[in-house]
Amino acid sequence: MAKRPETHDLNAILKAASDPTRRDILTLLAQEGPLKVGDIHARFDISLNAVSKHIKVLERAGLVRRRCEWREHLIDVQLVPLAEVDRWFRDLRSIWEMRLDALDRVITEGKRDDRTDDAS
Amino acid sequence: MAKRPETHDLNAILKAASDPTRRDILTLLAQEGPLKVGDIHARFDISLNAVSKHIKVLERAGLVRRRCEWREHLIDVQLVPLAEVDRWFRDLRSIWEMRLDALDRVITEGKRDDRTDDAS
DNA sequence: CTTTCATTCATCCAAAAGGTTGACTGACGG
DNA sequence: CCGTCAGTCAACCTTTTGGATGAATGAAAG
Repeated sequence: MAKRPETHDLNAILKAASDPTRRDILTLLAQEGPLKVGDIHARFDISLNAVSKHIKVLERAGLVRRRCEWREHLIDVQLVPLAEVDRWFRDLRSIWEMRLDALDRVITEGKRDDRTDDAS
Repeated sequence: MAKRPETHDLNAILKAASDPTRRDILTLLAQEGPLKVGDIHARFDISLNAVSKHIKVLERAGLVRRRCEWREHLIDVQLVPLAEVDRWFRDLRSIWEMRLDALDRVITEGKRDDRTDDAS
């Protein structure tokens, strides 16, 4: 009954995006295209294993895709799931606006009531 | 030399937003308007202190604002900093598109070079 | 066969994060 | 004067997280 099976978990996405190193990895991939794990490692001051783990986190969040050609793993950025974040933002704002609208309506009706009261 | 002094740290914003309880607090505030810390606490199954800490995190990220009227602290959601997240997303996508454009240009020039070579 | 290579797996460690409980603050109503 | 009340501060505990390091994998090259 899930809306879209491929929809990635907002929580995983935000958690993945909340680490600066991982954001840097995404940026690197965006500007250089698919890279091997080792190539990514070459750009950072952390161990290869740390990079590997970050990539796994990004992968679980759907922000990155892996194409294995035996021992070479090509990692590619995948921006689609970030739309989920955008959606959350939009939903929040819409909830906020709905409240303001309701408030506005109450005020307006209040004024009409006042007028009605005056007329009666 | 910061671009905008009021610009909140993207890292703080994403870290704050990456916790589900905090997102719930933001949603609650969006739909109910400014609330006291205790009122927020009443809606969750965690201690008042835990709520207090979450609010502090949100506050540091600029996602919430506090108006103290002596011992009653009114907490209000502040959506503006979320635009920073949006901006990050947009920047990332633009970097990605720039790479594709460059790639496209290379291919086109490659074809022109081929033709030139054939002509010479 | 043995070495090489790119990567993951398995541990381990320190620091951060989320939570709890208890003490503190300080105007206000008795 | 004294307790109440909303909220923070301080200490502590446990789980998660980011990182390091070393072993394992297993085709391919020699």
